[in-house]
Amino acid sequence: MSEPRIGSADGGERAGEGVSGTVPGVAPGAAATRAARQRARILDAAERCFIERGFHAASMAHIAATAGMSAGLIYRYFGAKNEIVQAIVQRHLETDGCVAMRRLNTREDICTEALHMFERWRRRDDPSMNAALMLELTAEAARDPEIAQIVRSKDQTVNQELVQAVQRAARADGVHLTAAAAYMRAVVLQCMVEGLACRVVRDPELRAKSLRPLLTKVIAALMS
Amino acid sequence: MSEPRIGSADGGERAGEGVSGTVPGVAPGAAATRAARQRARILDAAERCFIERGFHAASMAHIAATAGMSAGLIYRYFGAKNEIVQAIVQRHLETDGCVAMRRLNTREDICTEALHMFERWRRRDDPSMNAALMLELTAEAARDPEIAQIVRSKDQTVNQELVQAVQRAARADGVHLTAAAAYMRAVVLQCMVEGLACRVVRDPELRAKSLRPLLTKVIAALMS
DNA sequence: TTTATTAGAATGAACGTTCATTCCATTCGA
DNA sequence: TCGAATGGAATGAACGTTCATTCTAATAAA
Repeated sequence: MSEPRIGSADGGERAGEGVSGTVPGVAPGAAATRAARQRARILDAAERCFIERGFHAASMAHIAATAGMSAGLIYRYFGAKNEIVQAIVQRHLETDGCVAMRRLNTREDICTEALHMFERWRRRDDPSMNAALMLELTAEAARDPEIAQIVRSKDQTVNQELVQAVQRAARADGVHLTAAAAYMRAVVLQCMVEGLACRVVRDPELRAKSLRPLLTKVIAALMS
Repeated sequence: MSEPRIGSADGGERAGEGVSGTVPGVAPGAAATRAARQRARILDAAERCFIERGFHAASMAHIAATAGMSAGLIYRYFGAKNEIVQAIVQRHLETDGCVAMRRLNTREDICTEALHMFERWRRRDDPSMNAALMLELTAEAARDPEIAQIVRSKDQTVNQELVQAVQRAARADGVHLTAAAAYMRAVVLQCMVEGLACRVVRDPELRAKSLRPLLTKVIAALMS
């Protein structure tokens, strides 16, 4: 559709300071910085609304009110609601996924990190780790090809990082894993962590503490 | 605004089935049977629409068109769209959950059944086993208390049946499990199966065949 | 047999509301 | 001053829901 499309999206925020040697009207980067901040403000509001009501039930009016701006203004920074959904999916997978996988070196690390994610989902106080959003985003990927592509691309990245973590953990146990073996183990780990996101919603009483002994055992078996 | 509200709108369906012994016109139960069939027809259509678009994006007009009836007629059988969503959630958990758990007697049974569910989700040809619907229903449970209650109630039933299956499987291995131990193992199994539903969407290339060796090993560890 | 009566099933055109989106007058910073 | 940034009203489409009406088929009356 129509593309007024100001500076945005160029990628670099370029947190500018006003050198502005030869200025054609605007301090270089200043407008882009402002735009980036506005986009972030909109995305923060959208994330809260999507968590509260879901992608389709959350309206632009809700998002605008939450962001403390008018609905019309949002369209200066995003072409359509759809783009906001995609941006949220992208951003959520960014923070939700590869938290600290590079620091996972033993199977205890992996187990602890999984349970840490579980607790963050359970507490419900961190918008970047929200189980409902994660589940709906996945459901949406089954219906919307564009969302599917975003999800699958990120899923592969996560898997690759997890493969390395698995190999490090196996090495720490004195076990050697082929790439293929590490790959399937990473898949099963992804599967279990995603299962935890479901569990957190279906049984909010469940605690990481009760999960830990069995999870430790299962992950140990996975590495052997 | 104004509410003319003349005679009509008698309020009740009062679907046949005479208080009076000699009902004029209708065979006893015939109307009730018809109503039940109509409700089923609507639910089948709604299920397809919800799978295709999600709870909120699917409109009453879509559902009516899919069911081959007018939108108005749906309101003869359901008070509101919300009721249809709840009925679908209920029905889906009914068929999706306790498939054949009473027949699970060994850990191979459990593993095979989990992978069987995975394959049914993956094939996407059975509306009663649809991963997107299962995920969105869970996401919705995090937002809507009525859905949450339906989900949690069913979740406990499933857990109880699974506890017994776990105990049978452990006994087959010559291991005795306390109720508490079996309970946590059932929880972890639920978690893994739910993880498979996510996986099926995020990585449609994945096959049960590749999963089986590791899953077997993990479940064995779980039972020991 | 024919006709009139009846009641539930079903329709489709509205209802008022809310939706995503557009447009424009105004404000603000330079 | 000028152009970008902004709020808010306006738009038409689509939403869930309701309602007067029509259809269908069986009963009751003739």
